[in-house]
Amino acid sequence: MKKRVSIKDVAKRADVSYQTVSKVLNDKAHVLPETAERVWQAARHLGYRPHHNARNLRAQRSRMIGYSWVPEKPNQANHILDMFLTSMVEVAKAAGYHLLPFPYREGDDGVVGYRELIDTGRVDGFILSSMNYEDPRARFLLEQQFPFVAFGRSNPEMDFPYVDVDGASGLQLATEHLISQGHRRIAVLAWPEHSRVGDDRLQGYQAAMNAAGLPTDPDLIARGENNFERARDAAGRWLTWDADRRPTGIVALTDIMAIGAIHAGQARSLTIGRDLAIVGFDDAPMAQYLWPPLTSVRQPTREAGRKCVELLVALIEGKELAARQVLLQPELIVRQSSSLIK
Amino acid sequence: MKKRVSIKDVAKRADVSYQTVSKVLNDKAHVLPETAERVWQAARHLGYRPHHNARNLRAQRSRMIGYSWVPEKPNQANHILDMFLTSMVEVAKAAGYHLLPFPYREGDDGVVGYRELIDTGRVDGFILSSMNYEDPRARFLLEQQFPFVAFGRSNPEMDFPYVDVDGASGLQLATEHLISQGHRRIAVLAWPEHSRVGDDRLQGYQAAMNAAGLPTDPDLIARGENNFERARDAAGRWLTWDADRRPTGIVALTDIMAIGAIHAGQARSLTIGRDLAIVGFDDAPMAQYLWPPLTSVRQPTREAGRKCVELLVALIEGKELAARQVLLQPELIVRQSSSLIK
DNA sequence: AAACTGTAGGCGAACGTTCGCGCGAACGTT
DNA sequence: AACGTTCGCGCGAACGTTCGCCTACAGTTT
Repeated sequence: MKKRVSIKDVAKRADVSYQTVSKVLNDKAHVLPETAERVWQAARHLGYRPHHNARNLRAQRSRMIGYSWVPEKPNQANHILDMFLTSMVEVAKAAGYHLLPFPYREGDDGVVGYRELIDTGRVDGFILSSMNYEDPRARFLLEQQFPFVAFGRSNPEMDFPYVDVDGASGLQLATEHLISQGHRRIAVLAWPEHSRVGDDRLQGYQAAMNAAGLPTDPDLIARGENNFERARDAAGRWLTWDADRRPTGIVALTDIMAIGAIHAGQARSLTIGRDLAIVGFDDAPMAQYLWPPLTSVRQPTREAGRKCVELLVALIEGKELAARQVLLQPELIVRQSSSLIK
Repeated sequence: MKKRVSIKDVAKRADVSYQTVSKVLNDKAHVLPETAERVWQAARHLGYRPHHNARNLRAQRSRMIGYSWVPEKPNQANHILDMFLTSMVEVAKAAGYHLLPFPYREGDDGVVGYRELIDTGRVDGFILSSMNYEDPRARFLLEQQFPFVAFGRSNPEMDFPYVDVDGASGLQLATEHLISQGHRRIAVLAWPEHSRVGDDRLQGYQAAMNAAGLPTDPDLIARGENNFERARDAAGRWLTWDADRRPTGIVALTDIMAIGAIHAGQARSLTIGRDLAIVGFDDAPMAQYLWPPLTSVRQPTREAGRKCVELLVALIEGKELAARQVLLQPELIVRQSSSLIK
């Protein structure tokens, strides 16, 4: 392992003081072009790279962004993480920052991990994902006045910069799509109450129904855990109804639940897409290989990652933000589970 | 934002020199128990945390581990990343390290990203994943004699510490499972040549066939790209064969390809699991919700992450390694795509 | 009483930077 | 010729640590 080359080595070679090297390399201060060139050549020749720890110690910053997310349970994929992380790292790198990922297990150590990272000077700011109402991390960081950006929203009265995908709009697209296919009785597989994301998405369903002048029958809204079995059973119950009451379309708040509904329909020998139209949310990569391929709402993941980092960097560096809060529009990917046209 | 509390603040409060505080807190050097207690109390009272940048600058290390992986294409999920990352971060944290993730796009900047991280003192070691033959990253790091651990293997003659999942063993399990279900003509959906992982897995298929005294017909080995369409078409071709030649079981090197095979079978109205048995590899979370649920080989992801970090930390700190190379055994998850018993 | 031993804790230096002050030289102005 | 300005660059200090050496004092031995 070779020895690092420091600013002093460059100085020796260029025959100037090491402080002058610093100035030249950061092009501060007036220096003769000829001296500057000598320094640059020496630096290039020795392959000099500034030592980040030293630079950051001096500058009292870390150029690190803490990224906190809640890991999924083992049998549920987080298919977003790869792309989200990649996108954040790339944008951060371009701005001279690196990412420090740390998983956040609920009830774990609460907020002490954050305090630790702040107090030890590890990070200059945070990006939080997996947000919900009353998020303790957001509360803590607001109180500490420490820079952060959330991917997702929390209580309306908590005012902080965020990036979010408009889930209401996503479910509205999904519902409108079914309506445009001629469906009138549309059910929704929703989440339990007290979920920020769940409420948001559900609201989009209701907006679309209202806009089309369709009644929103409370019996057509099934709230419950976000898993396959629960959704399958709830959908199965709807399908036992008489033909004149039974929903012909189902929108689900997630793909997993949509798949539950597909199974319920197939168990009753319905042809999905014709007898029963189903739309999911998330556009999991495997959704396209299901039978039938699943219509789903896709989030602009790369864009979200980019925006989070851009906002945070601006915040850290005290620049003006064009917008403190960004709402991105999702996209509906139509496949055969909701339409036979294809 | 409150001001950081440094060792000097503690010193002032405990009425000793700041160097003594350092000694007490790292408990080396003889100090009166009474003085030590005074220092500890002051530190606790002020909420002192050592500043990592300063500490690391002094110690000439970063306590950071670079983690490099190749991001998946947009429509292919990396369902492993979440768990793998979480597991690494947690183990690293326990050992006093943090993770620095950086995606590696092939042909991108080649190896300069690594040089950069080394030269700027950002990391003490690397964990590489997405390995293949002739891996340029491994070559470079070996040449630099910089500590690293690979998740996956490369050429046999390149000697470096690695953790890998025994893919051969995985495919052997899969193949043996089909044999035990009474299948005799078993086909395999493999990858193109020159893939370390692909060769490894394929070898397991052959080993199982040989061990059972079954012939390995070259026509039953379809090499090609790892995607749905290619696998579906290849499987479709087998299914046009006469009943006495046609394979009754198919093992695939990945779940995506297994799904392709399922579609091919269903397109010919075969009942998967009875008329045609199919086994995948990876155990993607959605695989269980396919119809029929997919039998697949599951990798011990958490364990792999743990081992990688343990090895690397030992390497960095110059400790003795129990084993420089670790091969973990995968597990076969039997579902209905390969067996009607369930 | 001088010399030795041991202990508590202070002090200076160093890790690799950046930053602002200030000095000397060259040049221009009165 | 004396003075002011500008320019180029060196110098000291600081960021928060750790480390090894040094000192002062007390107790013990000769």
